[in-house]
Amino acid sequence: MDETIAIRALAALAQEHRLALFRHLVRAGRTGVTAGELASSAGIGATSLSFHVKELERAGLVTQQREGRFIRYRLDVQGMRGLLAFLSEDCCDGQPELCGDLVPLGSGCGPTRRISSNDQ
Amino acid sequence: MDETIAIRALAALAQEHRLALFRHLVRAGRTGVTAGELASSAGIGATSLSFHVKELERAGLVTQQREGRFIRYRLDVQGMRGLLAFLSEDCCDGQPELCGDLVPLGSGCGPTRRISSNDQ
DNA sequence: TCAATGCTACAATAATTATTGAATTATTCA
DNA sequence: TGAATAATTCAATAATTATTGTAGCATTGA
Repeated sequence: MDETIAIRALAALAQEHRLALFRHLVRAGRTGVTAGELASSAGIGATSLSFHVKELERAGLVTQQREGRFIRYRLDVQGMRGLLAFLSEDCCDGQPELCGDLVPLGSGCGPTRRISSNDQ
Repeated sequence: MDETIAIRALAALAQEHRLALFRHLVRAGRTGVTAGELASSAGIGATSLSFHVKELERAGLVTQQREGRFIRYRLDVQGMRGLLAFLSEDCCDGQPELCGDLVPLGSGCGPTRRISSNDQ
């Protein structure tokens, strides 16, 4: 992940409403959520939702798909993965033994194993 | 981790200079880095460094210790762990099978195993 | 085609954040 | 104590970000 994109993603998440929207979308998973539902879940107006969700899109954290007169938003799983990887990839500068259990392996999802070494 | 602190930490990292300072401190580990070294590593002045490093402290990502006329900064490992945990804890809403390899287990440090099952 | 619905774009304003230089505080050493 | 060094505080300015209302576009269904 590029530093510029990482900063954009961090900035996107560093805002009350956007963080709430993001977490809502994370929970919704593949199903996704329409713009209107997102707006009412966050207690914000349509204009404000549009502004914030666009920031999340621009940061590569969310995708959009039109469904008739609705627009459905979904978590961009690759984008989320990229950010998490970026935040943890430099820890210990390649010397895991220096920091111990820095990354909370047990708090996320996915199998309990290492991924191939070419993950960035 | 409290949402307010998470936002503060995300905002702290969502800035070019602070992200560079943070990563420098991550690499430096327990040794830490003095303010002056940090400033020149980031190519910024003393005033600017003071401003940015204070933001990182306020976000619980960095600690400070005076050493004579120097001040040494170190990564706050607990703070970093807390943020990483917060960002991944809600993924899949407790249903790991829904999202697959969302969390980049292989990119961080620490042992390849789950932490106790009562992590949420 | 017209009205209604869902959402986005634009513009104005308010609020927050970053940068810079000058002054200030803390420490060391002669 | 006084000079030098390391870092912070303060104030002014510039830049970025958030909010709100209004207008506009896309889609549906009568």
